[in-house]
Amino acid sequence: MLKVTLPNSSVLEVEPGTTMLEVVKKIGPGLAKSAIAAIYNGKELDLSRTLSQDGDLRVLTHQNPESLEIVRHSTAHLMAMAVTELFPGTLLTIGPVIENGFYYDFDSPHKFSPDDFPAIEEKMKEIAKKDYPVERSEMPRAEAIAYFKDPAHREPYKVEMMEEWTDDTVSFYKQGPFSDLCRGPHVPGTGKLQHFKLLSVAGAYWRGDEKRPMLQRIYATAFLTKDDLEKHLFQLEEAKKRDHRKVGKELDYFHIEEGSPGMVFWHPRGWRLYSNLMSYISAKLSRRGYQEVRTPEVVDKSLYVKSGHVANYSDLMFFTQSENREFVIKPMNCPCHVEIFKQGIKSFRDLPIRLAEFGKCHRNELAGVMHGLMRVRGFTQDDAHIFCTVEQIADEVADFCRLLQEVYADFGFSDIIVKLADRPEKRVGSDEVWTKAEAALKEACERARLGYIMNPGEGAFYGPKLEFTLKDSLGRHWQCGTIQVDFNTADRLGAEYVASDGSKHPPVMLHRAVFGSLERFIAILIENFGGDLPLWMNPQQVRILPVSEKFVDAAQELNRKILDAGLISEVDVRNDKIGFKIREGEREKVPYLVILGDKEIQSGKISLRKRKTGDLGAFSLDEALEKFKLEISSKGA
RNA sequence: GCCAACGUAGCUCAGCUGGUAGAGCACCUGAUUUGUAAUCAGGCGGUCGUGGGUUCAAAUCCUAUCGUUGGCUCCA
Repeated sequence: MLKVTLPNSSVLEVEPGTTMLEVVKKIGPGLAKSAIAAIYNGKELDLSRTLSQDGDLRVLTHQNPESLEIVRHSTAHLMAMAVTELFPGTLLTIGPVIENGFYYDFDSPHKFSPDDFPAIEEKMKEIAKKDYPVERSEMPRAEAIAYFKDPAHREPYKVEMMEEWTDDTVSFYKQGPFSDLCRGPHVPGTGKLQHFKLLSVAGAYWRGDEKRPMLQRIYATAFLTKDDLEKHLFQLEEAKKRDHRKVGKELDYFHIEEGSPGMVFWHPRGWRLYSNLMSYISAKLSRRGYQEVRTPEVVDKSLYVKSGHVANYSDLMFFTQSENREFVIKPMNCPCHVEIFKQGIKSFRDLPIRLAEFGKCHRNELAGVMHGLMRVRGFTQDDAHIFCTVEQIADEVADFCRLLQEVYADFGFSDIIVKLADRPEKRVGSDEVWTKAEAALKEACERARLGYIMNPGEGAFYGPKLEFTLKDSLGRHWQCGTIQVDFNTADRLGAEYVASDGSKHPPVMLHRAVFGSLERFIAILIENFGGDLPLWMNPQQVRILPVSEKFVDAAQELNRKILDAGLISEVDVRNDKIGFKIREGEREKVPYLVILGDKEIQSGKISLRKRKTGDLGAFSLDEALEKFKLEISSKGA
């Protein structure tokens, strides 16, 4: 007899060969009914699996978070079954669980579109209703390969995967007439799959390789309860309302026009936000020993030939020519900063030299990658290059990490993903120096108490890097801050410093940016705040609403006083009712509205209204200004 | 660049299977002089992304192209 220990420490004795489900039935028929899978000795297993040794058993129901992944994976199979029934000739590939849902990649003669979703969902419900048992079976790998090579059940993608595996046997999951190669585990029957929704179709290369066939991917999601599903769908809708492209248009921040894709036209308000961010960073940098510079945007091509960028990136660069000379539109600032470094002779005593620039760069990005302000062709980096010695790397990186944390905290970002990308296969520089640089990055993260994950082999060819990723409203990841160690560029462009023994060496360069690009960072800001930017960075701060035309003059006078105090203020002079002006002010997300009418003129006070909060009551002008200044200096929202 | 969908007034969108373009908001004019999320009335406004084709007739069908969206690949 086998001993099965339950979470409450009670022990059940069962015959070897008993299935999980039978054990669960012994615990209770209700539990057996709601069971989705089991965890036996720490391993997630199907309820149909048999027991062969003693162990700890935990039953998963729709109340356990671990069940979600199983249900999603089973729903992926359900979707694949529905799709193959509705669209014969569709070949199966893979259908993994991802954050918030799952997808399945198909190779099908049918072109899927969202119009197909209702039919597929209907079919899925139909199959679920039949409550097919989901049965696991094993087969020798060679036999499975032969089976799927047979024209009668041809699945070339499955064959390809199996041919690369080394296991002797492979497992299958069968539900009704449908079976798929899979490791499992799965729900015991399709009846458990009820709360799902197909979301979108997209092309995706087989194995993520652009040289392989383009498959059709259907994204979908599934939840354990109807409530959870509805909540998620509602959140998706809400997130779309925060989209920076939508909010940016509504708030009149910027536009991008068809004629120059990926190039931003900043409107007065958007540009004010942009300048606010630059001033903010400038102040931080000057306190940390950076020196701001400015370099050309049109540069002789030879500089970028020497740096190696033309050889590697000419497809993605803009070129121009004039008077028989070829120029590049600057795609990155580093070579220009090296040119500044090279002026005069630099001693080791001068290092580190930190050159910063709000450098406008242009890259001719592939048409399909543009995305609002997140990915553009013309952008400005809050760039800086630190020229230093190998020994100085760790200190400089640690200082940068502190700066970045300070800045991200000011903007209220706590959900930051830090990745350390280490040596790629193709690289320059000795392994010894790489090891030093990677260790310096790790040390800096530890000193700054930054938890990081490894991104193996993803460093630049010239050195390892840290990447700081933020999320947009839909949870998509965007790299913002970065610091990259570079052993190559200075040497390549002939930059040197004189060491203490009189010998000359190329300095190490650290490429670093806190925002990444102003454009992307603004997009993230807009989405994270849903357009309700904190007062300190908001391009609109105060709007005065005269109750009627009679009070416009008084409003103008008040406006001048508020402007004199250094705030951004304006008057809504339109001949409309106060309710309408308030509505407009709220809609345009103005942080503070000032209502000015007879009552205020009489009392000598002003009425304040805070966005999304409502009427705050009467304040003297001085009190109001004090309140604004306090909110600005505390960087409150 | 690749796959799919989409592109109608300044904005948001309607326009079924081809019959010659419509609403709300915005804007302009007039009336109203307004008290914490929409005052009323009138008016202006579009060669339906662009080029080509089919047809007696195209916003609608076909085709090419540009752009956008969702992904994939890429991101010095």
